[in-house]
Amino acid sequence: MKIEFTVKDFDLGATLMCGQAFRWTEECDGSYDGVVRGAVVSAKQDGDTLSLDISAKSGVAAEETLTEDFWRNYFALDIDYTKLHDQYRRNPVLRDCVDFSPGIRVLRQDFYETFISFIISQNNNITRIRSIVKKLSELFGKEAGEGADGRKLYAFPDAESLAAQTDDALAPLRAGYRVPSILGGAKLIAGNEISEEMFSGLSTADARKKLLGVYGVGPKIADCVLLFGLGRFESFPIDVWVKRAMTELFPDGLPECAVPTAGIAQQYIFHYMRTRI
DNA sequence: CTCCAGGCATATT
DNA sequence: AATATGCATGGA
Repeated sequence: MKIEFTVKDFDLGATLMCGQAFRWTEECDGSYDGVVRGAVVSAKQDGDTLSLDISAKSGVAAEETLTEDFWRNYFALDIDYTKLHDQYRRNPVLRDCVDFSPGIRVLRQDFYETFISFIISQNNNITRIRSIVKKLSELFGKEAGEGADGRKLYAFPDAESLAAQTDDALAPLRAGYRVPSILGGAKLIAGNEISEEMFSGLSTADARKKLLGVYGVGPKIADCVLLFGLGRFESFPIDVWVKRAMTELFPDGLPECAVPTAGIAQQYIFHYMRTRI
């Protein structure tokens, strides 16, 4: 099924490749193939038109992946980024971030997948995070369809399937010391000790505390899960975000040609600025 | 070879 | 409360 959106303040490539999502790949024709909630998606931007071609295999893909509302929500197309940018520009660092890559949007991704993916991200680089998540899906996820190159794509494994695995079974991931945290996280989800619903009634501060109680989840991962997997944008006070952006990400100023890095910074900034709307 | 990558748990001060 | 260290892995 095909869906088209008219978009503004939107850069598909920057949004998908800046390090917030790990299951999209760029194809030679400029489109992007991804697996989202079990659905295989081909996305392409042509000016202000975003075209999606969704292949939702029955029994694998979530039903809602065939609705326009789902994708509007996923790509955060309901949010007025023009208005946000006006606010970002009040701060010199944020202004540079916005100007560098003004089309990045914070995606609304699946909580559980985000939770596990960012556990994998610990002391790791984006390329390898991608490869581990991909391998994890190939080994334990359901076949979801085919990508542009004809290779099979797999859904992120459900928590039950992942929780049933052993350290040895995860060895092919080459995930190193993260394996116990991955399995531990999956078991928490599978055993319903942690679920997205549990967070809905919590303040962001309490949600953060809950996440920090999980083995393998520290402040950085908790923030990423809050931001990308739980739609929270106010977990930190403003001064902390600005300080992070400036000291951790740009110790020597904004880099000239590092879209991923700028993307991360912008995500931090987005998080910080949204507390002010 | 060393250093680092979207950190964290743990021990030590 | 702050700071130091080890950790699997693979690419630069």
